[in-house]
Amino acid sequence: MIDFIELLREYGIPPSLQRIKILEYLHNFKTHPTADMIYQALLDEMPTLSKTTVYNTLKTFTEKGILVALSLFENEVRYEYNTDPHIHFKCVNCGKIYDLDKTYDLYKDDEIDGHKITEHHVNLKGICKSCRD
Amino acid sequence: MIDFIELLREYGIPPSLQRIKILEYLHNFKTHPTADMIYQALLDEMPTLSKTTVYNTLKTFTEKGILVALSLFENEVRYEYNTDPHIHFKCVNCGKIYDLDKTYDLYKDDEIDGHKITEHHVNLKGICKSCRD
DNA sequence: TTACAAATTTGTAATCGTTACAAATTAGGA
DNA sequence: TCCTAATTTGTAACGATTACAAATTTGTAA
Repeated sequence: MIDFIELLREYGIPPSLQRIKILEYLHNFKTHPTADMIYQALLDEMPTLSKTTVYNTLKTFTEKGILVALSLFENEVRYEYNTDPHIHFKCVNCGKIYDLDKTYDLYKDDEIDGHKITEHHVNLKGICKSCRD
Repeated sequence: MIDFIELLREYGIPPSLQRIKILEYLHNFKTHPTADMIYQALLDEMPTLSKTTVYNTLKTFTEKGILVALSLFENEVRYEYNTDPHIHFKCVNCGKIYDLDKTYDLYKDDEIDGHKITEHHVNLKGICKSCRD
């Protein structure tokens, strides 16, 4: 059982109920949700939750490095718990996003052609195993 | 001098003045523009151009494979002429997008963990050479 | 060339994700 | 407890994109 309050403090974020619940959701459901998905999921439990709070919180979390924001092919941002390097695969048929734990040479470099690299994203697209069968 | 009319026909797209001009722009200025940038750039020459036409045309081009749509970190789609595999680097300081002609092992696979890959995007982010100097 | 149907373009309104902002609420320290 | 700062909330605004129907243009057949 993770102590989310302590985790928030480690990242320099004063804990609040909203922040704890949002972090908990991201941690328990690793589904790369959008801000709206998180909002909808928490609404039952927190009927007065504001969508602005979700956006503010996700922004704070991303700035502090507790989350990573993803641009996976569509024009909506998705979020995931910041974890070991991995790449993403999105199925064009069912829409599901898979985490693949492949690492490439890419991750070994922190500089290419004189450019200093601070972030790298590898996004694949195609038909997933389930949809092919 | 490229025959854009012929190029459109090769991709099964009936040519029109708007389509020719948009394709010409994408081909001549490899700046990964947004739909709006293309619209603004062509407005002088084509004062009655509609933004809807730009969007429709970009959608057609992307579907037919003459262009590639990119999601480069922000929530706006950028377009580029479909060309040899390459990766993208965006400078967080000046905002410029660089094409890097690095190819990784990634490009050799067309299947990972049973998933069939049809598209792959490698997006890097950091401080570019000019901004570091 | 003319006529006409089909394709394309246009302009407006609507939609969706996100952000700005100010008021209301809550939390933490003197 | 009181007071200030931080957080949350709700509403309105914004920017990118899409829906849609009317207007225009095109290609083709008579």
